[in-house]
Amino acid sequence: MTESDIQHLFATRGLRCTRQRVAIFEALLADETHPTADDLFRKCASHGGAKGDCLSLATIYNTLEVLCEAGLAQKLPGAGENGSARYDAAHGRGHHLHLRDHATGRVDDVPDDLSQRFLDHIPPQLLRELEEKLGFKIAQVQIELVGRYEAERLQPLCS
Amino acid sequence: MTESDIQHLFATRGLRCTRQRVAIFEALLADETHPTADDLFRKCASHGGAKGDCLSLATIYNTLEVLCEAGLAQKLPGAGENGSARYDAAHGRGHHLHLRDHATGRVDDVPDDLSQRFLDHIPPQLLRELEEKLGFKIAQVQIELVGRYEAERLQPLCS
DNA sequence: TTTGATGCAAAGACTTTGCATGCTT
DNA sequence: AAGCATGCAAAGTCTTTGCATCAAA
Repeated sequence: MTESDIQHLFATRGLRCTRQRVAIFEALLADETHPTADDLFRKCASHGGAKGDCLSLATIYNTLEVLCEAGLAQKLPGAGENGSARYDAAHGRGHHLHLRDHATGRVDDVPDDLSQRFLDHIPPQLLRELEEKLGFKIAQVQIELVGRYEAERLQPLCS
Repeated sequence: MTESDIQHLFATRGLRCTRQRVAIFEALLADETHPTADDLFRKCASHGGAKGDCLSLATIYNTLEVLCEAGLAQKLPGAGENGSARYDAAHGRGHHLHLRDHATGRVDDVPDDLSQRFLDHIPPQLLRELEEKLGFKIAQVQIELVGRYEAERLQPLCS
């Protein structure tokens, strides 16, 4: 996604396009590991003076909230489990499962194909029945596989 | 579950049986709404001087950690989403789904029968395949239905 | 130019920790 | 009697907020 794509995307949602917001959003898009606010802070800040990057942690939090409201990012349920909240760029991808490493709190995506096969097993009518019986409007089904990586392989697929 | 059951249960796990721990565990068992540490604090403290209840919030946290380690309770993934962490007595019940109200952060259980029907649709072999492909040992599948209660009905089933 | 975003620092919410005291075993 | 749990308060994290300044539209 180019910078002008982002610019346009922000415009669409009525968001001002600042250097900081672009940097944060790019970092979020690029990071497969569902960064915490602090991860993003270090990443954005470390770009050096090149792009004149200079931002505060407060701005990270503010921006993330704005992005979430605009539907461009999402705060993962399960955040704060092991410390800080984790965020995910809503790549427009379909729903996918998450892998949560019990030890580190790190969250990775389950690859789309596997996620899809998993989700395909959920009958929509069961969800509808559930909504009706419980008087609850389901906006999102979040599935998390909690466990831990086997010794040698600490990266998921993107090794 | 009687108090002596609890006493025995604690003994089994090598936990000291103090008035505070019993009170906290009872409160956790009785509460269907996945209380926060603070919820439990108020509940236990409010029993008045009757049982000589007198405990501190720190004790709640310490005890919850002990109970979780002993497998008698669990910290819900998704805790901290809307403020404080939420806890669940592991009633020995099977896995069940959770309903998370987006507005309040409140978490309820999906009734066992519906949870079971949901979980029945997940082929174990798919989980095994996932473990193999990703090099990840799955300890727990957490499923959360995020959304909100319809206007009138603010309690789930246990109305 | 107007409006809203940023940075900084301070406040706030939730949780953990250290140490003396008390209770369970 | 011995050892662990408790209470209290203080410290620690993570996150949010207020206000002056600065940049985007």
